[in-house]
Amino acid sequence: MSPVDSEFALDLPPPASRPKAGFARALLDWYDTSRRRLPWRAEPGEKPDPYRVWLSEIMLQQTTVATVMERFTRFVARFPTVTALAAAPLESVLAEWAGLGYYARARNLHACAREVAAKGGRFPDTAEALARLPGIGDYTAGAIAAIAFGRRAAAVDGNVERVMSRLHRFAEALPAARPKLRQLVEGLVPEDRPGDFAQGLMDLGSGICQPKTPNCRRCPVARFCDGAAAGDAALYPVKAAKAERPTRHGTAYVAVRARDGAVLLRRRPATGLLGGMMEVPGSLWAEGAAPAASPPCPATWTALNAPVEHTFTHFHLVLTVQVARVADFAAAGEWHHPAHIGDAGVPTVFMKVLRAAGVV
DNA sequence: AACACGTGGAC
DNA sequence: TGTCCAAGTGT
Repeated sequence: MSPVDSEFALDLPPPASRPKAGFARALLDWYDTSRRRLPWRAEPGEKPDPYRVWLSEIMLQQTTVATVMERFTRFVARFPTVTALAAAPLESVLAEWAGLGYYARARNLHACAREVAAKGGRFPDTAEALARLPGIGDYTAGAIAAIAFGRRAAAVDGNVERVMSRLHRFAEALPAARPKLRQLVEGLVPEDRPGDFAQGLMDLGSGICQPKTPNCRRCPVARFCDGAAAGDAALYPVKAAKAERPTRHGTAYVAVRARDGAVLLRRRPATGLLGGMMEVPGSLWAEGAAPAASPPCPATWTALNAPVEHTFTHFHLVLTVQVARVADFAAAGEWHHPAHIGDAGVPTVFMKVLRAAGVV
């Protein structure tokens, strides 16, 4: 079923699909003049560095180019090679990743580096072998194989799904349509310059074929595009309805050591939400009333007037913040001085708590 | 297949 | 202001 059936209620025949031969050539020609220069990209004629390609692809998963630009260079400076990354403690990698979100990416990144280092420090050069490594799924495997190793592999991300949906006026909703869209891409990947094709498709999706405002007049492949021909490219891709986000409640305890202003933090369990990251101690988070919790030590605890709110992918969180100045005590955790909390690996939700408490 | 898993920016 | 969105993966 087309999402725009109502517009065809006059029994107009569906617009004919436009031939796609020449799509790759046109995209590559456009890429040659319009490619973005990005820190992890090789310049024309340069040999791509598989480590940088891999790292950038992991960092870019569900994350904007603007955000990664700020972080990529710093990360590479701290961990210059896959061997160096493998040799580093997981905690230091998580600390460098703090604020980027989806922390399983950092745990898998580290595990992947250790596998690669254990096998000689070279990445496998096929999509099939890459996809067996932790944190590398179908998209990333294709992207690395094509970009770093020149393999004829499809790299199908959200950009590419959007471009393909519009190119074919593909009516089936995402994510169910994903396998079929991938097949359509695989039919277009050229033998020559598959890596530039992959990056060109992403640049096109990012700069021209944008989610809300496709700019078909400027598009180098508009002549192949069914959506552009019909003038309804913006209606694609069709997406399935999302589940609504529940609200959870909890309490966080900011214990400030009177002697020096240090704050008590502790490390979260290694897996699950914010796995392995540092946290402000507190209750569990649940829907309805905040679960009962006991403060990390007896003290005069004062609740902040306003709760801290934070929205995760699948729930909204309302956190009551309790603050107290406390004497030194033996606690299950670590004292961190405010000046160094930025290096400790504290995710954003807890940075918000510390800011609200006036600690940082 | 459906859900868990972060964050910041755009509109 | 709330919603959507960004180079997805793992279970």
